[in-house]
Amino acid sequence: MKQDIDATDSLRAQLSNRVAFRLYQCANLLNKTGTKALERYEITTQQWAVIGALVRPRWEGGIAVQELATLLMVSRQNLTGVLSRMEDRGLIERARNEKDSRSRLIRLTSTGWARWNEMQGDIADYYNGAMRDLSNSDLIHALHYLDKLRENMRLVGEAQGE
Amino acid sequence: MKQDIDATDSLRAQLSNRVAFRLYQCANLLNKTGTKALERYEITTQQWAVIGALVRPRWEGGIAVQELATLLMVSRQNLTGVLSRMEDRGLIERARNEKDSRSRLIRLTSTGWARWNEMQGDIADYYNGAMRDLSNSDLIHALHYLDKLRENMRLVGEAQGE
DNA sequence: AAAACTAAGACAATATATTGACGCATAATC
DNA sequence: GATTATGCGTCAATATATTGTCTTAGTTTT
Repeated sequence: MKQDIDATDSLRAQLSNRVAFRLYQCANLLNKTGTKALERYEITTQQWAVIGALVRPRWEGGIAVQELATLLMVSRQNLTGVLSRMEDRGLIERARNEKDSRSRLIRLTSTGWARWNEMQGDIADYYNGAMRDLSNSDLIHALHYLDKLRENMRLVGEAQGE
Repeated sequence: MKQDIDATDSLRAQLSNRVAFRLYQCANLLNKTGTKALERYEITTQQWAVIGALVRPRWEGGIAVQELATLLMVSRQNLTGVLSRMEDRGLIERARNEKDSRSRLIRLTSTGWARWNEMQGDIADYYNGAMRDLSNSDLIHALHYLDKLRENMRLVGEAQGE
């Protein structure tokens, strides 16, 4: 029955469209409200993401530029600009990699660490606001769906890259 | 017991952080892969979002700039630039609002409609890739969480605006 | 009618974001 | 040792994104 198939396809298309549009709206809001929440520290959402990666125990010794770009899902050229701005302001440093001196290891400076610690209160407040009515269980479920979307889009991106 | 409270707070903070970071990654990927998927039509993710709003029956008669900016969750100044680029390429038009001639009604042109129809195949392919392993039920759940996050961040943004 | 408000465009400054191309230093391989 | 590949920085062009300020032209209120 063709009508049933069309109706099913149509529902699927509508759902997909709504999910994509919500994601788009959330992305815009995250950038806007996140940057505003840390306005006092003159840290943008992107810089926040960079610092958030660098404080992880795994990367405390430094992370290569290409690796960081892959983690954040942005281009190397874009990240270079963000890093330069952060380096100018003393938040990060580009250290030589002993194992491969072509590579630079991006690391938080002590100033960067201090800034990170200062921001914790406002970050906690922001999260409390943004995830106000979601239980831990809700967050775990949301995380699961976002993980799937991320992995799928990553694969789409890889396929496009050829 | 203070230790229990700390452990609970720590879990919550970790979950919040992971959700926010996934959202950030998904946002970057959506922009990158979405724009690439519609590369042939020279339509960016933002322009896609604009057209996607304008084709809705509700807005077929046109939508005011401020209203569109609120819907897309971007600033008016930013949207003006996007709209100008789209107007230059004949995709949209700015019509005078009869009820209030200060306001302009943004509408798709016939060229814009034609472009929209051309893109449908690639949009469907993109959605099939990005939401590959998610059932309709999954999409409905994901939508629910994204709705909550959007509404919460919108409220955070309103509070920040004062 | 005059004053206050509002919608939109325009412009500036800044920070992201993409791609593509080039150069330089180093690493790996033949 | 010569070639090839890699990691990063840089430059250019373009499209987003923010805020703030100014102007113009209407609308609303007083």
